[in-house]
Amino acid sequence: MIELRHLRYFVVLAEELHFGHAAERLNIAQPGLSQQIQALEANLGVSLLTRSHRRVELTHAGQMLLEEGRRALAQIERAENLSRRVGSGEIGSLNIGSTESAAWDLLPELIRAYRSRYENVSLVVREMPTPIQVAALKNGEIDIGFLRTPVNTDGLVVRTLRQEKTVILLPDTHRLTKRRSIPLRLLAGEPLIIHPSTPRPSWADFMISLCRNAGFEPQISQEAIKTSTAASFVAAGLGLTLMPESLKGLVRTGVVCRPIAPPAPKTQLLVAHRSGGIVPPTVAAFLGVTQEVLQRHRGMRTRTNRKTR
Amino acid sequence: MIELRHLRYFVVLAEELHFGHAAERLNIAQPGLSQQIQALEANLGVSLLTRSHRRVELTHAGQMLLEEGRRALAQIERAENLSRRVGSGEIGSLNIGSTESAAWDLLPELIRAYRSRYENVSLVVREMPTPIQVAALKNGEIDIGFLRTPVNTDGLVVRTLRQEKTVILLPDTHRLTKRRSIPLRLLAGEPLIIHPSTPRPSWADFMISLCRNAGFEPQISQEAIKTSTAASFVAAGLGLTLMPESLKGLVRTGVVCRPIAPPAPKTQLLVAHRSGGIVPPTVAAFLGVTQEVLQRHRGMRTRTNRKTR
DNA sequence: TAAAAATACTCCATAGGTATTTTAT
DNA sequence: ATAAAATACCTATGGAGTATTTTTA
Repeated sequence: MIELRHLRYFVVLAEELHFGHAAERLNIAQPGLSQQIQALEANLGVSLLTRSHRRVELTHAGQMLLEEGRRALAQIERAENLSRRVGSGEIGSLNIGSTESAAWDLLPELIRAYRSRYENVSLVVREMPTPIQVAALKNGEIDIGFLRTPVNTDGLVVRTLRQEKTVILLPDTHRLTKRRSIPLRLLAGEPLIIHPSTPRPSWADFMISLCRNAGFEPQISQEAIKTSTAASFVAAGLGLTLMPESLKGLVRTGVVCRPIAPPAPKTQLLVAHRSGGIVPPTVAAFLGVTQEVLQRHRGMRTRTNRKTR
Repeated sequence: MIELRHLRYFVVLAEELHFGHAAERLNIAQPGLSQQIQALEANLGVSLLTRSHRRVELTHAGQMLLEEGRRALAQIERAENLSRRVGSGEIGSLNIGSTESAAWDLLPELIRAYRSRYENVSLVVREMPTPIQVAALKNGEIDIGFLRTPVNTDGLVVRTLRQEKTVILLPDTHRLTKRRSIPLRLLAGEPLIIHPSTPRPSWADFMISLCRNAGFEPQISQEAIKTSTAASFVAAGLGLTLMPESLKGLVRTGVVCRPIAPPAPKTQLLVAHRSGGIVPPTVAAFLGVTQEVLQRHRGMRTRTNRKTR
């Protein structure tokens, strides 16, 4: 059976046209080279070189093998390199799912940081609600999900990126805007704008459970798929809504944002990927970058806090 | 160092996704396969498979190696095949030189026979005088030459294809046409049409030496490069000329052909190739075909002779 | 005679075998 | 408990080394 060793030796010999010199370049002794080339010729059933003891020359078959063998060696090298690079996460593909809230402020920065280091990974980001992401993660549609509690994390590896308060969004004409912070129970009887409640568990479930914990049954006035739509509905006076604090950036005119009176309910922004089996290298690399960016953020926040204290 | 064995094993394993079955297909025991795959992974520094003890799956790197590795193996096979086919003369190239006389009747048949068997050899035939062919053979311009004595065969391997009589071509108005055969000495004083005399030795030299042997100095009237031109000159009454018997097919109106009275001088049609080094497979194959065709001819002639006797 | 490849012979690295253990279901 | 891969260990093929011979210019 022909082996790469034979080809490697033959190519060098064809370049040197001298068994001694070629053997030297290959860091082996000359007789070994002679034997391996003979074995190659026997395998092919073809004479590759004319040995005139003063001059080694390639036969036509040898010229052909040199040409095609070089290509084969190059292809082997290509296979090695690509595998290694895929293995290291340098190349590959990565499908990311993200909730509206994560896509708003954190994800762009993460993607920028990742892209700058892994420019050969084909990256696709799709915005999808948390429960859809869970299904997409499980069926391989996405590799990484940015999602928000509440979520069923069975079969997923999850890491908390950030914990934030839930805030109340209300029309600027609302009587409660006079308060700096609003206890949840005061929302009893107020019309609430929620997201569709399927699939579960969703942000809608979270809002409803918060109200129930505060002692009243929420009165649902409207459903809105996107948080920005919900904000518009609030501006239109159709009701109030709750959202994670980090989304207050999309608050528009006619809408005000008030914290919930302590103890303010918290929500968590999570990053998740499939558990079981090995972590694909592109995923591992992305998580690494996420980690770094987060630590940079923490450092900055700490420093800022110190200053303002 | 990665070897073809590793790739071959890996490809089969990737197809079977089961060490035991793959080992069976490879005609080795399972532990050996485990080791070789581990060695491959160590070489690449990459995990290629997830071994869950119930299910073997390819990692992304493994998928890449499967794809590219298959290509590499195919390229190796291609290199092997092409080399073997070049080695056997099945493919390659062949440049043939031929004198006008050989090109006239023998070569077309040879080429037809060769082409039918070796259809993937690129064949180029060039008509050139004997001494030019000798030079062309030596510098590699042509691989096989069909030439005619007299010729200096140093550094060439030569085989006689046919021995034939030299005949006299003369205008049909010539007084000597009354004879059935003409002794050479009767050409004393007649104007002779010859080929250019360089490079030597040439057919011109042969004609001149024949005359001198017959006891007279030839009187050269005209030089003609091609034998057919010489025939035209004869028709025009510019003189006589000598040519190999096999060329009498190109005798035209106004020209008659007479044998030289015994002992008729002979000329040989030869096939030649370079000596030293190995014989390129295409050359060997062509010579083989030549041999066969010649033997078929001999057989036919013998049979014909028997009948007519 | 000298330079270079082939041959003879030896050694040991390792591919691959058998037996066994580990691991996950 | 079972199936499957990994591990341990052993054997033997053959790759590669040293020494020598053969070959031809």
